[in-house]
Amino acid sequence: MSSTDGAGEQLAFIRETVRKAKPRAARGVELADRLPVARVLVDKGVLSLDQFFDYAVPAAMADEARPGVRVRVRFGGRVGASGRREGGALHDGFVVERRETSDYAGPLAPLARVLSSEQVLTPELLRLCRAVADRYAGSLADVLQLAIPPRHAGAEGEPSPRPLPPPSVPEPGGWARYPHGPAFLSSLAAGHAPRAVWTALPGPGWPEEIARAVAATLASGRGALVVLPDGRSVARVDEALTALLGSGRHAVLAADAGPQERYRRWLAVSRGSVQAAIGTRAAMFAPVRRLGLVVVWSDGDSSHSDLNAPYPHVREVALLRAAEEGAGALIGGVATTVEAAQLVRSGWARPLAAERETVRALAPRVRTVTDLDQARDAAAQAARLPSVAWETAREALTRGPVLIQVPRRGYVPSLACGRCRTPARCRACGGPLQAGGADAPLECAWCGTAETDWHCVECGSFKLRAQVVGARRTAEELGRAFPRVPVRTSGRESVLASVPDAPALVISTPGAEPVAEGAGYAAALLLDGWALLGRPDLRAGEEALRRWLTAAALVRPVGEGGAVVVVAEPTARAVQALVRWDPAGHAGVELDEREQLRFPPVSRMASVTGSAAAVADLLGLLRLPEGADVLGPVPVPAVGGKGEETERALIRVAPGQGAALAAALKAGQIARMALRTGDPVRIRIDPVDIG
DNA sequence: AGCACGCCGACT
DNA sequence: GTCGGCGTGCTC
Repeated sequence: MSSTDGAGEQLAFIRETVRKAKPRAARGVELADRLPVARVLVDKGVLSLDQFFDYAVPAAMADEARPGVRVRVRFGGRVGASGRREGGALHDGFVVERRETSDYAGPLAPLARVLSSEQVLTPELLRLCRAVADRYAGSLADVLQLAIPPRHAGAEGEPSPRPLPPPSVPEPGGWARYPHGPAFLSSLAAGHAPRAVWTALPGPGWPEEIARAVAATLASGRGALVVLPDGRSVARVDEALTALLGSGRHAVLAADAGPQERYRRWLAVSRGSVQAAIGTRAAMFAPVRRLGLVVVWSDGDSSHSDLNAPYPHVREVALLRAAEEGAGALIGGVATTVEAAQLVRSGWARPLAAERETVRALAPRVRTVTDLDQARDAAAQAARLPSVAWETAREALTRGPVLIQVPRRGYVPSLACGRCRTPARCRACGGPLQAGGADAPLECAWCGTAETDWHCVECGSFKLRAQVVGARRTAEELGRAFPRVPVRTSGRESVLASVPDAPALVISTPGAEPVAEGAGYAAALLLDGWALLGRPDLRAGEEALRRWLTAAALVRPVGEGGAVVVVAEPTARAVQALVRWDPAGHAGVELDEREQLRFPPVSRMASVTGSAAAVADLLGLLRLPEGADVLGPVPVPAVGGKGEETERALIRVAPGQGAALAAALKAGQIARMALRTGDPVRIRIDPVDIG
């Protein structure tokens, strides 16, 4: 050991001792005399080192720089030749903690500014965001960006209203239709944290039931959070809550309010001025005080998956919150997801479902037909409807509106063999063929190769058919088939909230079905079911059933003449589950199958996507937990559409090792970034499009 | 990510 | 001898 090293160590030791005794800031700043160190989360996204930095608290900010406030700090500057700190760009950050000392051996830069004295990052919110970041192999800064809306100074200036006293315990209302419903409510009202998977009865009662669960929770002096998949369902629960509790006890956190109004409402929740929050997926992080219940409606809806890194899912965040904050949980909808079924099977939640006979009385009558059963009637043929569907619609139109669900919007369909329905694929690359235009040859949607001589690879037929006919064309054709009936359409571009209780054809894509005022639809036709079921996706059956049940739940009960016709293969499991109206049973069987195949949610999966070299590089770096499987990598169509060769590998671990998998992926990602080798890799926990 | 420090080639 | 290549590592 050289003498220089010894001296260096000694110097470091002395500096350390000085540090612990009293933190020292860059020259010329007078420090706060109590807790002069602020631990700060610097909001610099791709600063992949997901860690806190210590700053000195100037005396002038001693009171304001409380934990949870937004601050501005200099970051990344250099110590120049003069020994003075210079440069360093200003960044936003949050004070996470005030401390007496710092672990950092070096002069601390002072906080540049306290932006606001609002303590937006509460300890519970920080813990939640940390847990979400860990679960999804993401950074805390990314999650905070999803969790805390942008600041609007104007909103902070106004005081939030005084909180109203807790409401009285609500009557069970519609919950009386469920054997354990009243007990669930009274458990909430008594301050407990019951956890339930809810199989909601068909019909319009669910918003009010959610409102009663919220009211029961508020009655216990705690707060509640409800997350719904879209603005229309938020509006319905808002209405039900207002009817039950008046206004002033809940805030609606939906995207349609402007940013300032959104922040104002968020602050009202954060300050404890209102006890309940409802909204779409961003509301999953709402900082409700003393959370007693978290509700997720229709957890199978794909809009519960966040679109921003690290792509948290509302249901998973809700489960984390229930666990961390000791809250009850109500997860469910008209359909049941495999994940929800697993919560029941594992004993984490209890089923909240009605008796069979209640279900049978409230559900419509469901019949299946195959579309080989074509109608004789000329008008029915023009509408491409099987005769049973045609007859059902014709009869029901004398009594009220008829809902017609078509699986995808758009006019130009993809193509399949007219005889056996094998999808028409490009001979060059396997991509889907599409009609190039009026009288133009077929061409590939991926590579553009023209196909002039198509025949089916399975059966040799030369006949093509439109695999999916969109809402608009269906509307035109049905309009001709039922000449004197009004036709309305509801789809992605223009979604109707409701239709009047009068004869009309209502053509809708899944998820956009209007509610029929009054008793509900007289009938629903669910068309092109084979196209929904034929998707090469692990969730095809579950997803088809969820869409059908959601539409069919808007139809009158069988006793009031409600009828549903689904055009699909009658032996398919999802079709039979619809006929029996047994979503929980279907989810249970799907879960058995996933168990055997070790597919999610019976395992935890992650996908790793990028160039072949980058994926191989990351896979080589990973220190995966014991027993992890790596599936692939295999080529996948490039995301950007350009020719870059993209590959994807799936990594699968046992359910208990999800945290270890996420940690390994994050470590690997950070290592690659530090080495700066090659191009980026996208990591996704719980990838959606597997299978 | 920026941005500075550092250790090797062509120019005055 | 010096200017500058961008490879590597740190940022409180």
